[in-house]
Amino acid sequence: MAAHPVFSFDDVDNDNTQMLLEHCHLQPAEPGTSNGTPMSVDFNALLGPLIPSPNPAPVSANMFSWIEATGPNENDYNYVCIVAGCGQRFARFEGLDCHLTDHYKNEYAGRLPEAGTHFTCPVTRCNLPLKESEHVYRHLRSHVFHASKQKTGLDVYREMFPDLRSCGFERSPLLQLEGEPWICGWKNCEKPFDDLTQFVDHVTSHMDDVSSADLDELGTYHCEWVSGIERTRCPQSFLNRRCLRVHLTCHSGDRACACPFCGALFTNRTKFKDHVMRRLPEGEATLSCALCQKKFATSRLLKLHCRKHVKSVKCAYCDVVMDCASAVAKHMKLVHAKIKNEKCDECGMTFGIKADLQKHVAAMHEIEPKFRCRSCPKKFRWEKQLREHEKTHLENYIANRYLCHKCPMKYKSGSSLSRHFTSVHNLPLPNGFNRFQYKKCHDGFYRLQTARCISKEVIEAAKLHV
DNA sequence: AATGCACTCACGCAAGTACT
DNA sequence: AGTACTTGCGTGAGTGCATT
Repeated sequence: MAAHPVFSFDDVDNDNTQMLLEHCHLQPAEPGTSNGTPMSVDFNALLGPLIPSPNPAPVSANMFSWIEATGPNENDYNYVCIVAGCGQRFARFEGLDCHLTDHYKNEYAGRLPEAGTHFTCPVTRCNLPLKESEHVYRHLRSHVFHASKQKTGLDVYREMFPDLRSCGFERSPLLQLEGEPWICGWKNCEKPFDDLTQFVDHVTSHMDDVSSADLDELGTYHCEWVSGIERTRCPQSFLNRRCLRVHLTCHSGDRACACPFCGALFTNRTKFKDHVMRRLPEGEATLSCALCQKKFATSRLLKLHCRKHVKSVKCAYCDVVMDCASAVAKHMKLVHAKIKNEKCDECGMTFGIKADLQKHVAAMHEIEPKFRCRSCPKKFRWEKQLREHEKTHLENYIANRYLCHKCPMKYKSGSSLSRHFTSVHNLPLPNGFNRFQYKKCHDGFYRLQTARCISKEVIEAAKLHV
């Protein structure tokens, strides 16, 4: 039986790390077993054959791809118009390009939205509000740009997994380009564009004017992009032209490719390949994290994951140790400084994070619970509540999954088990933790998590302060 | 092109609280 | 002790930039 390769923390790039398994007075969560047999996956059986499309099928509400594969070969694909109710197919990009222009001419050109309303992007599941017909035009051009990048993404997919039919991610946020003209910010240019593709090409063309004569006394090329009302110049400078060329993409909005399934855009192919490899079917991910047993398809993704386990920055005001300075800065802002700038317009309650405010508004100020159980009439305000409730309809449902390691008690929630630890066993928090944390073990039960990986620098610094 | 690293943002788990 | 509801905040995914 072949075993999964087990990643050791010695493999983490930073040599100054070590794994600490802090038993304290507690037992650690179930030690993970990382051996097993990698499954061989038959993608065809799992995902079904590729669907040929001689007879165009209607565009489904869930579809968000301008491109579809129609066979296994390089040229077996169609562009698909995903404007709601359309679904027309094109063998060439130019066909889709002209077709979307026709949509604009027939439905928006020269018209005004009804008084007090606005236009809405007709693309399925986009629905971005747009003020004027010109905004609709420019916004649709950004969709054309997106379509071309999804074709590049499809090509990358086919090199790696010719039969894969999903990336495993939900649809990504779309291009939120609200239809204002694109203005070139390169020094003394300010040329406006109505088409994103042309704008990107134009910005890139400024690189043709950059030569060694532009090097400063330190031998660097400066980015000449100016922006804002005060027309401030971008502070970035680079040792070679190629780096400046890559940097310009963050001003132009250029992207190397887009996922043909979820639509997410990526700055380069490497980032896109990471995206592809993250959600491969179970069995393809054969590299195991030694600490949490989570499995990954590539050593790069495993290393990215493991770096999160290595806590290397300590909070100056408490024992919390985190993986990077920005995480500690955020912790200090929220926990110690208690800075709360996000205010609810309805009740005045304040939050440290915008997302928390949004959750609060959705939960407290939306009247009707919107999450409905598919098996009974119950409704819930929180998606998590619905998910927990729906589990109770399963045949093998076990209510109490949180296990106490000191006695046979079991609880339905981590909250109840935490209270049990403090009230019955008088347990303090494990060293280095600011709350009890639980880990789901292989048997599906949750046990106390006490393992932590802390950098040598932090450990040495702690010794000096003792 | 690939890799490393620090950063942001959204998501989701656990805590806190109130009630039974 | 069980449960529901709401908040706090740590983590994962993705990004830009620098380096190899």
